Amino acid sequence: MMEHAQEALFRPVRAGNAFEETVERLMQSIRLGVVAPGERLPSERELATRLGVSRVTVREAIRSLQENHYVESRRGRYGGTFVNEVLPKSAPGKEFGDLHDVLTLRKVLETGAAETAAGRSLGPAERRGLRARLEEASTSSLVEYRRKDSRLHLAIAEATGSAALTAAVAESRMRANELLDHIPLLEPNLAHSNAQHERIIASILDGDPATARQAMAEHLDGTASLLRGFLV
Amino acid sequence: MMEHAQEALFRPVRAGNAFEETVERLMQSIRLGVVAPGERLPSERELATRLGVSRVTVREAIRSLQENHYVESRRGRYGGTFVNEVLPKSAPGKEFGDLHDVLTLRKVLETGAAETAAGRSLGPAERRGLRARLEEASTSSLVEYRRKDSRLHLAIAEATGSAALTAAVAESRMRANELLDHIPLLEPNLAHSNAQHERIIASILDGDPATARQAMAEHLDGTASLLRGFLV
DNA sequence: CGCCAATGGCTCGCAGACATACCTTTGGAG
DNA sequence: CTCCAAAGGTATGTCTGCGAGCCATTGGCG
Repeated sequence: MMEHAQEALFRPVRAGNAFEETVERLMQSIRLGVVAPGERLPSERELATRLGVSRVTVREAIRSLQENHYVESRRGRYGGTFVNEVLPKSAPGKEFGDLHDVLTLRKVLETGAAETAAGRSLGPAERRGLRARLEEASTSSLVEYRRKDSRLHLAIAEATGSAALTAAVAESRMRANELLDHIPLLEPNLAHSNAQHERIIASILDGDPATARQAMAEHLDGTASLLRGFLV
Repeated sequence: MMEHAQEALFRPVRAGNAFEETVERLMQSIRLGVVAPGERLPSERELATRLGVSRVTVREAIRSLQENHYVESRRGRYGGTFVNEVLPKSAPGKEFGDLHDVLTLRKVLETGAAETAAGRSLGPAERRGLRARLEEASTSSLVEYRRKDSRLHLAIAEATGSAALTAAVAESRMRANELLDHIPLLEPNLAHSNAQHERIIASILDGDPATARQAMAEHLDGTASLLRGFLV
């Protein structure tokens, strides 16, 4: 029997209980900026359906987010659960043991996504979306940057047309952000990042897969070495 | 709110119930050749611990595999659950709707894995392992080929040193194999495949990331176009 | 030959999650 | 001004899955 591949195949079948996984997902949608501050989450009933979980569980998860001041709920028609304008700082993080793991997977997924997106013929809506995210990120303030950055990277993943790849990128990005939250974000880094973003998006819109991949690789290597420097 | 990224983030939190997911994992370990025919699965108690699931659930999953003639169990010390020498043909498959999805993610993950593996300095054990899997695949019979092929590709993923990447490759490969089981496997394809394997492994062992990536890409494109041809 | 460790086989009670139904609040439409 | 659709809030009975313990079987070791 292959001894090592077992570790991958016989890993736990579920990361946590339904409640924890639901909290995690809602958290991700907020932290990655998919639902921005001030905006409304889908209704409890809709979330229950889409997440494949009972409404009770969704409500418990939302209550947990309320208690941590991520969201507030309002009743009545046109009510709902809204993301707070001011979000709490992320809890002091977990282990850094899987730093290599996280960064390796992230690089593989995101360089692959950039290359794939550049190799497709994108529709006008997709092209507009990419440009809009780029604009958002480049004009973002320091505090919003991580969220806008994630939105841009997610948009690139979406442009591959593969839902599975998008999901994998979201997951990987969330794990990377947990680490990134522990290192300072500086103006010069941000400016550099924006320049790289522009090059990535330009290559994708130009349909130049090789350049897109390389630009994304350089972009990721930047934050990777920042991380390695701060966390070692 | 980003409308499309929601589809990734608000997807179902769990693919199925604990039983189904456990069956899926055990199936994978057999179909991907991680536990070969004649070999023994880990004990029920060990599987329960590693899969993070109760022993009752593990037993139900194993019983399901027994009823489908994948495994047989023997009691007593030095007993256990053993993979049958003759495995049933896979059940007639599901939908091909996500063909693009599967192939896109597979290509991203596996070309990335090959490149990453080639960029690392591998230990003697890893190098031996890769050569052994290559040899196994190249001398394999038609009926065993898919399993040996998967073992080789998994070994490449393992050589990246990232457990998360290995797990992702295993998952993606399983999905791809479900599709591949519906198209014929021909001698010429097999010979061609073996030649490509040799080039991939050689580049990895030589520490040539660019060539490793390109060789893997060509290899995957081969089966991808086969698939697209047969399934459209 | 007898012991015993490790395996599969089995049962029962509890906690988590679910489906369903109903209640309460709210603000726009008619 | 009234109605009502859509949202959050609440309650209940059911079922899945889990933990824990015990039984039955087997083959090597002393």
